[in-house]
Amino acid sequence: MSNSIEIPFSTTLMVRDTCLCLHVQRAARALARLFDDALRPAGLTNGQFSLMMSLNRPEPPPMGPVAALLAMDQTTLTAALKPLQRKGWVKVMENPRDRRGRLLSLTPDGKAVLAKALPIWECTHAMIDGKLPEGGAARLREDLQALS
Amino acid sequence: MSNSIEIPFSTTLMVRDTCLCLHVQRAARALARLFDDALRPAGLTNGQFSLMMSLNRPEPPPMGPVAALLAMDQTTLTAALKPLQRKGWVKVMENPRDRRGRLLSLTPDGKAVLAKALPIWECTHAMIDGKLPEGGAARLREDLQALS
DNA sequence: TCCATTTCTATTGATATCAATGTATTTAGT
DNA sequence: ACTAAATACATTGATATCAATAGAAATGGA
Repeated sequence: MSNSIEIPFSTTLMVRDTCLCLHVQRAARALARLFDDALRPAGLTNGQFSLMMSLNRPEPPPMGPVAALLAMDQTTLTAALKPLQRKGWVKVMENPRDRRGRLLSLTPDGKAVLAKALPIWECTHAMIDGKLPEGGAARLREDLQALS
Repeated sequence: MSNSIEIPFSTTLMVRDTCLCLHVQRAARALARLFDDALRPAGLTNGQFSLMMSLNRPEPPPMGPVAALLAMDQTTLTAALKPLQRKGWVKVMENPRDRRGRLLSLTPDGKAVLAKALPIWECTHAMIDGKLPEGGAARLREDLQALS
């Protein structure tokens, strides 16, 4: 009975070629692998690099805004912090002004790891930047931001 | 001692604002949530939709090319197939021409689920398409493809 | 044919991701 | 001050992701 419901192959090709979600997921996986490989000598993944970089602030931020900045679920952030805490790179402390909340900060070791990773990021980013046409990077960022 | 290695806050802001990897990961998470929410009534996630759509072909493909198409690790594909097999939507069979390989195909139930999900995809995709400027979608796809 | 190499996939272990849910704390309304 | 609602995180369970590794089968060269 289910046999009567068939999507034409041409429709499949159209969806594959046009689906923005698929295109973004694909690029996300490819870029993640690229940066993970490059950052491996520094002991960081691309996500850990982005997270730790976002914690490099004058004042330790609470979790909510950090999760929003990274556009990730709050529970994902909780999980992502675990290995970084174990390695002693990130400190999670209770917020004295609001005991429900936590304040996130880099330890000196964490800052050292981040400093070691920064030139790797610069090099890798310059490389992929070169793969885009003139002004493509800025344009791409705008388009992606419109989808977040 | 590690205290001497400090990345300036201005550098952090620069990395946050320019990092293409971060921008893509962020958009990927946001879009994944959007499509997951929309497709939930059909019982599919965005990744399962893309995977099953890519299996809607005249001839059942082996795993390698499918993983390459989705730009995912082959081990990720093996894992992603498991829940779809359990639900009886995807059939994995040994390739008689090469007994190392597997051939992937949709079951009639799988085709029915995919057919139910298609109009949801169309609607959701039209919505996010509208968030981009004129011709932005095609441009964005090109830029993303350059990074894969 | 035989063997080394290559190819195709599975397994394991670690992290990433989110929905659903629960807990503690703060805030607001009375 | 008291209580209801809202807020900020944590936990659990399921899937997603990849590196490292291993197994089985095909391929190519001698």
